[in-house]
Amino acid sequence: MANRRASLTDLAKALNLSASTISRALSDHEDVSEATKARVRQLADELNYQPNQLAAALRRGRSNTLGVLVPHITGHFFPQVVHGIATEASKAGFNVMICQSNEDVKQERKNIDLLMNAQVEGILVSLANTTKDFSHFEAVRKQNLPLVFFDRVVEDFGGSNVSAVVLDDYQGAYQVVAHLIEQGCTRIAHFTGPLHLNIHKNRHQGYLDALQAHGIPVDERLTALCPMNQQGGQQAMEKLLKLPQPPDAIFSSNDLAAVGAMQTVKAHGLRVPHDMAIAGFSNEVFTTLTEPMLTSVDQHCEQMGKTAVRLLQKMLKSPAENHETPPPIILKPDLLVRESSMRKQAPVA
Amino acid sequence: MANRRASLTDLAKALNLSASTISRALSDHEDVSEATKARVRQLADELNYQPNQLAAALRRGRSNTLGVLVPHITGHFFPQVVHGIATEASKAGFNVMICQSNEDVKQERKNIDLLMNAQVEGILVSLANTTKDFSHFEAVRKQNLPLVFFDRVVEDFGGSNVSAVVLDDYQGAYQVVAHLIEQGCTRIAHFTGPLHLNIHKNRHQGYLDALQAHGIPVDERLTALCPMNQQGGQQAMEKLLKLPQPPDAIFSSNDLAAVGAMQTVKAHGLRVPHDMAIAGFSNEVFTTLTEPMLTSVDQHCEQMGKTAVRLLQKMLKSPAENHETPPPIILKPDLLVRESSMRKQAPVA
DNA sequence: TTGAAAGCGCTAACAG
DNA sequence: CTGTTAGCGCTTTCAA
Repeated sequence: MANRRASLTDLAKALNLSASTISRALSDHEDVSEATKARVRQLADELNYQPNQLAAALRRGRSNTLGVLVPHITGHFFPQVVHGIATEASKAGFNVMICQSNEDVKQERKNIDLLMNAQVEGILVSLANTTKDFSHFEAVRKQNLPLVFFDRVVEDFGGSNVSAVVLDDYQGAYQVVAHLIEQGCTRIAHFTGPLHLNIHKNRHQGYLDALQAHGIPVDERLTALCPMNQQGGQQAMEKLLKLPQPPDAIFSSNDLAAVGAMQTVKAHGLRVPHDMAIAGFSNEVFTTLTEPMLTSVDQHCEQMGKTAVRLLQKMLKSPAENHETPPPIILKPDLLVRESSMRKQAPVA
Repeated sequence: MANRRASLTDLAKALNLSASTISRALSDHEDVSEATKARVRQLADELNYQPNQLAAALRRGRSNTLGVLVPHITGHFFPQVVHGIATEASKAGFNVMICQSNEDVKQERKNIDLLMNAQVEGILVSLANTTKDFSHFEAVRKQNLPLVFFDRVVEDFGGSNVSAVVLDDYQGAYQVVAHLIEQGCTRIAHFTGPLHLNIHKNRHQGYLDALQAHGIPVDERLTALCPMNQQGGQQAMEKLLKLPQPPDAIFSSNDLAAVGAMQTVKAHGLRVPHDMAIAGFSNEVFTTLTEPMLTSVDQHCEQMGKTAVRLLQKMLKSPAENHETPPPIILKPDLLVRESSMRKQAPVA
């Protein structure tokens, strides 16, 4: 049971060579004779030699690891983004260390520390939805450690090695609402999450602006701040249906709440999209499984992850110190019109 | 722009102390005076000192990191399990390094190497569905590195520091089929993925045994090996409907294919569950969003992740060397009966 | 083409 | 209570 791992020095002794030569041979350094390389490689194979990255990283001052901090790895969006990140990082030869804040600032703080201690070469973060104070990112900035926010970002967080990748939430929301208006809807309600988060703020603004641009008055009673899940959608819908003038369309800032609304609407014997057009946001898997299928906005999650990693790498490569902040990258959303909002073309009973 | 990180030695110099004292002070070692601790902590704070885990890990010979290798971080199951793993690992003070095999043995091999090089203290793996040769795990075993397979496991992979966490797929499948039979179904079809994977093999066996136990003859034409997605389910269903004696129930080894089947059935003007009862496997989010809602089997994904980590920790703690292989842990599935299979109680038109 | 020496930043005997 | 010493395993000058 050979428990201890073979080390460079072990190989060196066995072959009567120095550690340096072994090291060079294994990294295929040019000025080591082919003969020696062959011997080294063979023995390394036999002994199942595994280079100790920790030691190499310490020596080189480069860990080859990226840190990722997300609110959680559940649902549709984050796993998808993480998948993109992991894929792109691996392509670039980086390992990925993943932490979850569980939507809790304290854990976010702790994990940022953790990642820095782990000597990651860059950090990718999506904020917890309770984070309103950003001091914990100051340490990252001071270290000049490349930092990329994605999706849930700190706006106006300047600095030489900080940037962001976001979806154009405003644009996405605007498109949805404009589409609903085109379909003849005039009382469009909006389900939204907490407005201090950029994503919700921007989606809400897109909603408001689209209404105004089309000369539709904004009715505050039609904006429902609710938990963005199935139940939240159901309850919000119930309330709206009791209004003297109920809405004729719902734009929900996420799909789950939209489905909740859809269920409630149907339970009341109303038809979607006839009596109530419904649109969500995120293009979750189940949007094509509901009846009618749910109109939504695709966020290109995986793309976002990949883009974030590429942005990070760009910073890593550039002269580092005092260069300009790379401008944030804004991904374009895709409106996917499905049955739940199609009143004109192919209304589904 | 303080770019270089402060090190222990820096603190030591600044305070006229030795590195060891600083180290002890920071780890709250008992025999350092409170006064000194206070001074050290204060300076550490001021300088924003971040202990270098790499160095500590190298010195200690313990990286405090767990390696995770999954086929991919998409869909419902794996993100959920990874979430469980990350949560439990974090609770135990471990970092988590995540890799994806993309269902490709070559990447699986490479990533196992990667994780070993990163000096992880244990590895959690779910196999790529193309993996039929397991030699790459020999290196792990030789190193006596704790290894826990989950969900997609190598059966009969003995060794002192290897174990597994799986769902009782057989049991789950058996329950589903027994339930369908109780509902009066007699020609039950099965959608399955590749049978060399333990999960599919076991689910299929559960299907077969449940039929036999209830005296229902097995008709091979009713077993459909198909891609386990929406389209695969649709196509398989189309074929089955063309049979001289089409089935009156579908048990699909995953939910997506089940939904595909459901759509096809409805498109043919048939009613679920009346004309065709349908049940899936995995209890994905969307099972409560379809109409009718889909009967499925819950796999306790998050629980699986947590259990796997706990099992790993157990190995880590135990005398290590020659102790017995911990027996695999078999999680009990939960059958969740919903409308799509309820013919008797509350048939939904 | 190879080796010797130094050191990355930390911890852990051991010694005072 | 604090310091000295040594070394984890590797890379990288510099010298031969």
